[in-house]
This record gives sequence, structure tokens and C-alpha cells, in this order.
Amino acid sequence: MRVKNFNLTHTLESGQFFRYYKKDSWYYVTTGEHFFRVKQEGDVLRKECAPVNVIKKFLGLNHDYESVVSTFEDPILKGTEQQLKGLRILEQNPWECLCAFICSSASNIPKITKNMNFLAQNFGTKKVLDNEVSYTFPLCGEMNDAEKIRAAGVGYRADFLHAVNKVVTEDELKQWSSLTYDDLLEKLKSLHGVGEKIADCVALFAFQKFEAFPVDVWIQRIMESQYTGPMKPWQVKGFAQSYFGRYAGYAQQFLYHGGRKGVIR
DNA sequence: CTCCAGGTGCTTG
DNA sequence: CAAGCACATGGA
Repeated sequence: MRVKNFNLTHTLESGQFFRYYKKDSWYYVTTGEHFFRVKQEGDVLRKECAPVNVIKKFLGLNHDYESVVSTFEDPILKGTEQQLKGLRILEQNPWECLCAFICSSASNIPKITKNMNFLAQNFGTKKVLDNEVSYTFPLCGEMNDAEKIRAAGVGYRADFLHAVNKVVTEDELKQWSSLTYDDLLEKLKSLHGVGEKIADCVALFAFQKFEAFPVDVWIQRIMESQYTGPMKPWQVKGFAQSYFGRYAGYAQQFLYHGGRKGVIR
């Protein structure tokens, strides 16, 4: 299919998603019930083993990229966007996204990836694509074995995952998609192991709340050095939401990835 | 061996 | 509220 204002590499490798790997110029992606591969050649996106509507939804191809970018007025942000043109916010499965970011606390991307793959292996369903093998992630409620959770190497986060798996249901998660940003944030933050930052990540990457602005140590550092000077994280978030506007979440992802790639400054 | 990692919960001032 | 610390685990 043809795509415009889209960059697969920036989108997948910007730290919002963990269950992919690259092989022979294809990206192999496992999300929801799907295990598929995609590759981009210029304006053409090739995909195999998943319906086109699934791919488009997941990759954020339904977003109006030009509208998003048209709200960017800040020079640093505009410059970063130009260097990372086509980076999209994904639309992830809420349960998987929630688990991934519960695993993310005091961790790092390679380790989160391993945790998620182990959880899928221990609880999920095997999928085969040619010679490639992957496991779909379990549904909410299906991770009922504390021992198997711990075996995924998630450390102290095992208790969080176990508790959250127990109190939330897939139905409830579906209902959350109709909540306002504030109400959704409340629901997410009520979960054990989910604070402001993780709630914002899930609100943004799964529930498409583009006004969310997750503040981690990276964004904190970038915001302080480029915009605000020393500030508390909750102040940085407040500043960013009012300064960047209704697509603050998109701004966050550009700045986060740009900062990590050394594109800024 | 020490230090750190897309934080959060719990305890005290 | 704000500050201080523990929390498992793996890699540098």
C-alpha cells in the first residue's frame, strides 16, 4: 500500500513499542492476535499476514499527520519533527501496553522487550510465519500464575502485574476507551504499580489520548534544558500540555526520540 | 563489585 | 506536598 508522512523505522523504534524485531529488512511485529511483517520502500509499505485495516490502525496511519504537525509552532519541536518525519504514535492493544509500561519502571528498553517476550511465551499462543516463531500476548485475566510471571524476569514488578491482571478485565478495558482523558488517567492510576507517567504512556499509546504527556527522566532532562529550567515533573507536564497544545503527546514522542537519538541540539 | 535503568509505593516531616 | 528509600534484575 502507499503511505505518506509515514516512517516505519521511526515509528517502531522510538521506544513506544517493544514486541518487534528486524530480519532481512522486514520488521516482524506481534500485537493482539497478530504476528505479521512489514517493510517500507519509499512511499510503499509492504505487509504480510495481517489485514490491511489492522496494520493501518496499529501503525497510526489513520491519524491526520499534517494536522498534527500544523499545530507545532515551537522551533525546537519543528526542527525535530523535520528530522524524524513520519514518526507516528501507535495504537496499541491496551492490555499489552499496560503490561509493557508496568515493566518499564526503573528498567530499559532491551529488558522490557525481554520481559514482554517471556510473558508471551509463558502465557500466550504460538504463531508461525514461514520460519519465524512468535507468541501472542495473553488477554487480561489470563496471567493467573504468579510463578510464571516471575519467571519472565520482571523482578518486583511481578506483584504489580499479578494484581492488575486480577482486578481488570478485557471488558473493562474496552469501556475505558470511551472515557475522557482525565477519567481514564484516574482509572489507570488506581492500579497498583501505575503512577502518573505509566498512566500517560498507556493513555497515549493505547487509548490515543494525544493530550497526554508522559514525563520520564529523558523528557524531564530535555524539557529542563530546552524550555523550562529546573522544575518538578508534574510542572513539566503542565507546561508542556499548555505550551504544545492538543497534540502534546505527539510532541513528547518527537522530543523523546529526538533526544535519545541526539537529534536535538 | 558498584552503578544505573521510559517509576512507584510507602513512610516521615 | 516533598523528600528519602526500597523494590528485582540484568547489563555496563
